[in-house]
Amino acid sequence: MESRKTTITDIAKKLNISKSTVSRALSNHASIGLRTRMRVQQLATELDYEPDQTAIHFKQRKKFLIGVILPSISLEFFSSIVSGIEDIAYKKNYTLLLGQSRDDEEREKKIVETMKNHRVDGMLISISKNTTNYEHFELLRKNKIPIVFFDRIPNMNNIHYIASQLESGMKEAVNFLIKKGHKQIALINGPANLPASKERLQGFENAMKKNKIKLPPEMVVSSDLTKEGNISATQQLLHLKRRPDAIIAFNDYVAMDAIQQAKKAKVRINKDICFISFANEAICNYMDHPPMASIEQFPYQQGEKATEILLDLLENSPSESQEQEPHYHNILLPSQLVVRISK
Amino acid sequence: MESRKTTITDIAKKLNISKSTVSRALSNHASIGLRTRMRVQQLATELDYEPDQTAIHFKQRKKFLIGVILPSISLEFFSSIVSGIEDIAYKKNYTLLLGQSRDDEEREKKIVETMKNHRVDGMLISISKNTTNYEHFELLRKNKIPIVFFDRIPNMNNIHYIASQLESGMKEAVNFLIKKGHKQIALINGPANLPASKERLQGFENAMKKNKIKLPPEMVVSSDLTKEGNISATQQLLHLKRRPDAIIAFNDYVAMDAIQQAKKAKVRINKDICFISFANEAICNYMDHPPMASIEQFPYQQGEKATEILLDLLENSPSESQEQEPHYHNILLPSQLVVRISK
DNA sequence: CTGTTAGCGCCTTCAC
DNA sequence: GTGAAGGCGCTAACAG
Repeated sequence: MESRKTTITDIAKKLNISKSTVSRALSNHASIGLRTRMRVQQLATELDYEPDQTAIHFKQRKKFLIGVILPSISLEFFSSIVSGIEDIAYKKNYTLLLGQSRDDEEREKKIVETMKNHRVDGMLISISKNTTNYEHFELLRKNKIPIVFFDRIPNMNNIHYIASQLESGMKEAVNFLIKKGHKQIALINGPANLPASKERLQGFENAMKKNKIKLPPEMVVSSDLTKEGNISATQQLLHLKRRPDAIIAFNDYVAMDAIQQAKKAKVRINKDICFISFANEAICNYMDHPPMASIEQFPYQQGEKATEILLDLLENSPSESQEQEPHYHNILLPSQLVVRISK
Repeated sequence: MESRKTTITDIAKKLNISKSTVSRALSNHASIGLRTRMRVQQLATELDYEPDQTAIHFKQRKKFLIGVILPSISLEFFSSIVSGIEDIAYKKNYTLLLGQSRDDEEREKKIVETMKNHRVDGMLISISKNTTNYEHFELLRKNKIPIVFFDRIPNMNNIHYIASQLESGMKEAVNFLIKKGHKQIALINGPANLPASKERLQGFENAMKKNKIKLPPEMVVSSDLTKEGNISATQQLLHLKRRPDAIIAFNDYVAMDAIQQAKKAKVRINKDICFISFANEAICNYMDHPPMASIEQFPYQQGEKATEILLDLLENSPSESQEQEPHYHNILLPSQLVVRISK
């Protein structure tokens, strides 16, 4: 038969009443006679009427869309975050627009642009590790689209963000190693421009200092987080004249590459050199020689919390209420050392 | 200053011309005088004008949104598919709405409903392994929202789909094992209701028959793909009086669980029992004892192809052109055995 | 070349 | 209780 979707106008015509009456009847408005309401609702179901959310959103300036941008979902860490985001968003009927930057600044900008044009209500962003220019984020600010940054946050003022408290986890890690008798502890860090790298380094240095352990500069190397970068960083450490007896890696993927290299060099994993890393990816449980411990960063919870903050922002800032005191959420979720191999 | 976004109406007023002229000038319509066009465009940039895609989409009945629903993005296989989808979609300016069903039929239905309300232009769906009722897909059909199913396809007629040609890969796997002298070949399959399981089984049986190898029924077990299911399926095989000397697993995750169990039982991996699986996940390369070979299913390409089909559908079916001959795309992408350990 | 008009589907005053 | 009218931002006939 016919095919166009039925609208309230259709219903109105068939019933010889006005659009507005239909609209009200459908939303159970109090001031509508029981009879008309019934007639309208019945015809509506008969005709398979479904409100066009698009039109409603258009009118109400509210899309129920959240834009999510992150480097990649192929890392378990990030896909867990997305799950956390999704679960909270769904409860409030928001849907996710997803974009992967692939650690490419240009791509990140393009995605931001697209999502802005789609008039998302708000955005959750974890920046690309190569992003140094922040004008696209400023653009969103100008457009009054709230952003909550997560995990990889830009070096900007006056932003909302949530990330892991890495210093505490790092401290636990160092203490753990020292208690086991290790003294030559090295760090394979990430790119220097990432705040996450700075935090790890700072936490590492502080923890070492607190334990009064000397930290020669060559014990800290860094990787761009590509496989090649991880390998070369590991080689640097392995070739040191005073080889480390413990290595803390930026995350589990770095650790896996490092362990693979160490094995090739006949190093006995977690005996000659003890490995610890960040993220606590489940996948490590399938390895014969996983890092001995990993610092759990609770990505799912981070995703949940980021979304809660964003939704709060969306629902409690009815335009320009109190311009004078914009409160910025800056949350650091505690991280926690999880020991995989206890012996 | 003020804050509302500038619209073409604003520009029109300031220039004392009509909205339509502005609209045309901005879209570089041929029939607009160079001067007015320049004036409009200049003022537009001055005022930071940006077209409201929402309004445009609303008017044009075109959202540039593709809904993607799949069980979970935490499996590398699926996240690769999403990347393939995204890359093709972005080239044509489509954005992705993402929803994970978590293998929950109710959740899948709710996501479908939400995305329908958002009036996505089309959908790409990989169904939950627990989905048995397909009315939500029929609903989409009624709403003229095209769907292309991928990987996990429902048992329905007249649908577009793309999946892996598993039989060929399975055949390669069996031949590979036989060439290596294995005769007791077992299969850990997935849930029976998944077409993907049926195909694997059929491919397995056929390949064995062609090689004239006896296949006792106890050599085929199945798992619900949870860790527990994988473990118990593996146990069944290990406890057989005639233990298999080769096991083909539903996918790499099943294989990893199986291998872990086998190790506990002191089985020498790929010596006492040789493992082969599906998916060829990169993560396996970090294992000391990965499956000897894996059947690559080219998820990224599958995502690309699915999206190409969908976009083709969206762009070449201007409403009801030729109702009589709706062509359904049914594509099976060849799979291919990849040997990880050659010795 | 440019202006006028008429919607897209819905909601929301403002009247009666 | 219900109808009429206006408008969200933009495009697209139809006129000049």
